[in-house]
Amino acid sequence: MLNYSTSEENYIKAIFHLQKDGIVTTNELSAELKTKPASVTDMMKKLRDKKLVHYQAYHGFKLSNDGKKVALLIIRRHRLWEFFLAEKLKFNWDEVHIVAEDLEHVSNKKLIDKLDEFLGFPRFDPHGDPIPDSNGKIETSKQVCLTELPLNKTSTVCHVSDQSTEMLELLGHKKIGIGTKLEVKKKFNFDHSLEIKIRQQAPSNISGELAKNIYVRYDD
Amino acid sequence: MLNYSTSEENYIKAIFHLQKDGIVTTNELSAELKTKPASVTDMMKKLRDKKLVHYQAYHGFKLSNDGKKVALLIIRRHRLWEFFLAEKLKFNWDEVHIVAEDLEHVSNKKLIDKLDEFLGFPRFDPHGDPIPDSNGKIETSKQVCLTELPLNKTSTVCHVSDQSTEMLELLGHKKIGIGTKLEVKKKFNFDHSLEIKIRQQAPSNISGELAKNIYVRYDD
DNA sequence: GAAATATTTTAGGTTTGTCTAAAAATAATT
DNA sequence: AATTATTTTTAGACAAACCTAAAATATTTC
Repeated sequence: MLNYSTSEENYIKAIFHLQKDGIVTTNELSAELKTKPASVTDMMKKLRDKKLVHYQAYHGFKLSNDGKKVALLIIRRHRLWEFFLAEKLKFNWDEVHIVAEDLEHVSNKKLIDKLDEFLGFPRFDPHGDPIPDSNGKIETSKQVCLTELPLNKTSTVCHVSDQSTEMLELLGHKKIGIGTKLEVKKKFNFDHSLEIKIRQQAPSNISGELAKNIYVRYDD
Repeated sequence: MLNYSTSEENYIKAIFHLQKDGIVTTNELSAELKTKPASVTDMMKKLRDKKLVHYQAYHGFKLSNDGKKVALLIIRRHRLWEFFLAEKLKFNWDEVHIVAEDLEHVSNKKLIDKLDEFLGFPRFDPHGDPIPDSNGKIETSKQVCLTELPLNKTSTVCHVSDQSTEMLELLGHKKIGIGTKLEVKKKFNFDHSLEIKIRQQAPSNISGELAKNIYVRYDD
């Protein structure tokens, strides 16, 4: 895999995030990256010459297959560093993004693969987004709020949106953490509380307030 | 502390390494950085305007006090990452430098201070070079080979140059590692073996072969 | 479907960091 | 001390990545 400049990588990543299977426009991308539309046009010509985007003047652009591969590698680096910062260096989960924006551009494959191993091959970053593996393969299942999980569907906790000590204390007491497998057994409309089941534990109850802050992913 | 570009940082660091209390010349620096002398002149004007070097045309340059502070911060980042790579990611000690060359330019103070804490405030990098603290203060004592250590001088092991499993096995058996405090009691000219003393242990003997690979620093 | 509006591209300029080739200053040699 | 050699600086150019202002194309509206 070739090497790209920090700027090129930022453009590729931004296109990836913007293209929800449609086409990305010059203004969208310039807004996302806080550059002027003219700069976007310049870069698109360059990325088109490198065969990373499909681009025709005045008709927007989208990543080529090669471009997507590059994007997934950058996202892999970003999310692994985010995990490292939160898990090992004890950054708050809302501080990690900005630091990872810089670290993600250090593109040494061995570094990233060894970091991955050191972290225990985590599958989700601190925001609950999936981390691509070393081949660029990424988990596609969507995360949902615990309040929206259908009954009796096994799922895995991937993110908690409030990280206050009070919240963490409560989660600790209920033995719920990132990676915990659980399913919802009953929903009570009166107070929106839930009855949940964690395997090898007795069923327990969770307030609607707490459930709102817990995000899970369906197990396969 | 202001922010400097990767290029500026590389120049500052290179000057720091070249100026063993003398003056650095244009050709020396261009050789070190693999750029042309003309590029060095350009950058020296820029660093002079930023008051990081003292520079007069045709008469070489050296870092100002501010320049030295910046250099020590960069070296701090470099050596902490080297330590991380060797200690946590299990890179060989001779592979860490090249990767740290990239990581050192991510200049987020909180990141580096938290990394330092995570690593347990290490004082030396895997090459045995001292790591400046968060104020830029650096250990000045020079490392010497165990074979050159004067008798009865207390010292601390800071580096082993051979990291083969055989070597590490032997060191483990003799209870010698980075940070071990020891002194040399006798030197035998016949086979260059040494008698050493580690506090709270019985005196033991070390072959000349082994001693050649152990580096120590005088205790204050 | 023509006019008005919005979007995108082109043309040309700036900064950073590099280069080459020529000129200037310093150092070495006879 | 004058000439030669070396080192350093200047002058001008280039690529990357950005910019502004004007021109070209698309889209919307009446």
